[in-house]
Amino acid sequence: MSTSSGAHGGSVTMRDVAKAAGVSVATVSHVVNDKAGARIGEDTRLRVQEAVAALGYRPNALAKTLSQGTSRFIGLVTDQVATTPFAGQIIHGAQDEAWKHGYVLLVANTDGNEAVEGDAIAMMLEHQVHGILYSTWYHREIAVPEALHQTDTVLVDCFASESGLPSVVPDEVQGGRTATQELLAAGHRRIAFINTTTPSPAQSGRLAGYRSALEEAGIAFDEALVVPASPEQEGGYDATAAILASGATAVFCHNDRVAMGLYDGLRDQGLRIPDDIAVIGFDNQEVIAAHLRPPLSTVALPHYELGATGVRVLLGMESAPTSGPLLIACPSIRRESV
Amino acid sequence: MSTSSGAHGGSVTMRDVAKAAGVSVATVSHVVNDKAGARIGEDTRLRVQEAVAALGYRPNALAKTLSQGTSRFIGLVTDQVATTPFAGQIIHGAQDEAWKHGYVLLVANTDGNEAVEGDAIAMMLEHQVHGILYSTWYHREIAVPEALHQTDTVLVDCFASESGLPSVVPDEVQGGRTATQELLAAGHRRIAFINTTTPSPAQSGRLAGYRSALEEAGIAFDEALVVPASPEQEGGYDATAAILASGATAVFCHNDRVAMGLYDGLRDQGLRIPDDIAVIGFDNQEVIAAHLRPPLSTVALPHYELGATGVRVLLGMESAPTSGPLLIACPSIRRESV
DNA sequence: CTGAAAGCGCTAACAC
DNA sequence: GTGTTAGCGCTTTCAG
Repeated sequence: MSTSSGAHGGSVTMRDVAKAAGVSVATVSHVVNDKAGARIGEDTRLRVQEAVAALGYRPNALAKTLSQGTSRFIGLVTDQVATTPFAGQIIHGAQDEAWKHGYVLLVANTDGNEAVEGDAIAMMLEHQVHGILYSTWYHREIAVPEALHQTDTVLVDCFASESGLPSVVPDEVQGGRTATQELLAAGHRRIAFINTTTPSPAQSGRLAGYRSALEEAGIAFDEALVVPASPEQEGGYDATAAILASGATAVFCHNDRVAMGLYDGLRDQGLRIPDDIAVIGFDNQEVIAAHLRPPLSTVALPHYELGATGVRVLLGMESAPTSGPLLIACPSIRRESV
Repeated sequence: MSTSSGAHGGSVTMRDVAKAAGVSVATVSHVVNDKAGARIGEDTRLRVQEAVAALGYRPNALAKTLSQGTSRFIGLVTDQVATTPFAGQIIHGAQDEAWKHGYVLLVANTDGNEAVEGDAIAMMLEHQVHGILYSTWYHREIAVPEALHQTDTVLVDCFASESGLPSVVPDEVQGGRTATQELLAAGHRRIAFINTTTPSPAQSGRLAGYRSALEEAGIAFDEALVVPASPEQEGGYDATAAILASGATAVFCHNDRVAMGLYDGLRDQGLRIPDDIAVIGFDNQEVIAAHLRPPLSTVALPHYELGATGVRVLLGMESAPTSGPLLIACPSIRRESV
């Protein structure tokens, strides 16, 4: 508190440190950045470090960026990711990975509004982002915003076949297969699948996975076992009758919410899970899955990994196949409903 | 695509525009920023604007910040907010509000790790943030990280009495009162309250609100009606017997998860909601509340508003009382369980 | 009405 | 080993 330096306002610059230590700014720069080939006398180094500490010097990252010409920002623009419950993990993963490599995340939520989206991208470009991660809150195909072509961009949890942009998405097929295999492993042979009525990579992918697991197990696919439902609690509840009628001993639900609805329906019929009928979900929406009675076994959507992998791809440390999206595995989460 | 300008790399600078338009950079700066007192000839202005468009010029926000000495960044450091389901709304609110005033949010999730926290704050300071919003994922008292004193900071969803730092938190008392009033308004007189066993502003605040609503309605407080429970589904489920024994016709649950558990318990007893017993929750955790059967009436935690108000306070457009935190109202969300 | 020039805080050759 | 000197892209007096 001796000098008026420390806190706010007239922040301490490198020049101040140089003056205090009786050296030049170049020298300060060298010791502050631990420059490789910079041979600095032990005494000078110490004097500088003391001055830095004494004055509470803090480098100005913006000035550094300007002179180096290369920024350490990575942009993340999302439609709803920041808002939707579990997908916030995309941000989390991206942030952790970015930090690990010395980058800082600039986040923008657009609420799916194109104008906002344009502004967000512009703002990021003006901040010299190294590149942009463009993500959606559920896996789907998108039309790439024009502005994105002005910088490196990688699509996260979405894709755009024609664009040629690298993309990172969950492996829905493997996920569907995994869910089904869990049921198979528990001894079930007649497995129903409550699929969503909404066309999407999840709808077709999970179904494909379900079929492939069945086939692998030598079980014939039975059209009657896949029952369509709206992808919510209501859908699951309403599907109860059809499930019961199908004679299935286990059911793979398109997502955890559907499973939650089915739980209610099954319960109304006096059926017990997993004794009378086994249930597995998809998404691993914590609030729901972990606390249903009994806790729901499910397959997780790898949001954190999606975000982290996205920045790795952006930074060129990993690359997406030219043929299509980079698929991230959906791991099985075992609880007590199977 | 004519010049090698447009996209990547050698991004177009103001000098390029100046040269193209046959004017000086100063002039370009003036027209680009629509400088107030800058009287520029109509023709010159047009020439510049054309050059800007033709070259795809984009101002370098970092350089601008450097020369102006004032940044447009606001930092948001959180412990888990980015990860936890509903609290992501804090980010959302902060971001929207920041943008509205021309600021950009720098987000950092610390996972509650102090070292990471220190790094995050340092990084923000190095990026010359205008100030920092420090938030937690649930309302509580905190010890303010030393580093925060180096810049303007406002606490969001947390407070530190001794610090003197402005703070914005949900009004737990009003929330508890509101929940109770909803039940009262539906004609109930014997209302139970399943409170959490964890000491916290929520625990004491909601209880105070419950009592005040009762008093206001001329109903004596009955100790036997408040049943303690762990603040989760399990707690709610386990509280069922006590609730039934209490003879209450309605119950106010400490949070939605507890209500979810209670739903299960009540159901096991063959009771119907709200016919046999009314239930109201707290938090408004969408995934749960909106989709329980019947949909759960609850009181919302104003996360979005918390974030938005936080930046308003930081920007000096609103101010917290010196006596304590700025209280944000928790609105009633009516669904079908009352 | 427009341009020249200094300077924001820092880095990066290149001297000494 | 350490200091000098140009910039980085932009804003901002101050001349003309």
